[in-house]
Amino acid sequence: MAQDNSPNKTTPVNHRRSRTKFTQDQLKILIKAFDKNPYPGYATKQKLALEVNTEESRIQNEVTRMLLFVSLHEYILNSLIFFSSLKIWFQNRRARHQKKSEPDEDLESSQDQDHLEEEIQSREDRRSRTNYTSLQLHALIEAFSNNPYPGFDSREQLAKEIGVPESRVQIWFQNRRSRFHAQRKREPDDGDLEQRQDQEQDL
DNA sequence: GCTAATCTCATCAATCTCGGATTGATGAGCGCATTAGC
Repeated sequence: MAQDNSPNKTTPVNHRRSRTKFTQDQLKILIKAFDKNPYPGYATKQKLALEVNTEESRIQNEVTRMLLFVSLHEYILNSLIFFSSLKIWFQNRRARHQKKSEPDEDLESSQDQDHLEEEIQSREDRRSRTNYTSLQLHALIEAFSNNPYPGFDSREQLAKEIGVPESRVQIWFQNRRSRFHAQRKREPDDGDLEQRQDQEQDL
């Protein structure tokens, strides 16, 4: 889907999340998991993030590990970062896989059934719905009115302020933008409204 | 050039309140999304 490149859009520049570089060992784990189930549920992804994170720490020597993960809190934070990255990795791999593979007819029906079951399973395994407080919503709405396209740093700062993960802030902004655009399509702008009112008066 | 990160859009599903509205979560992208960092 093409992005909106209209000039009035305040697109952040150089504010992307830094690129994750997966190691060969991490990729092995991810590919194996993908082959098993390209649609992992929330719990599975969390487990996988911990596993990948552990793999990252396992290859460090003891001293480096001590420096990298000075506390359990830091270790969990690191796993959360992996969680976002591996979610993206699964999305991108599914997209690339669809481009490449033209499934063979005989396999298709049984695979479809498996896939359907996997999909149902992962739908049962959704992340629980986030309920924002009025204060959190106020902060989000204010931030949205200032900049509907915040970069990673802004999102992370806002997330810290309101006490939710950065990924939730990102989803909130995506949904907000989408509904904002939909609303604008439905409702004519002020100029159109005035013009229509004039036409109605003429009648 | 490869691929992680990001985008829009459509849809599902939880929640609030009683059938439908609101809104967070997720997946696709069909001439198989685009952008941008390494």
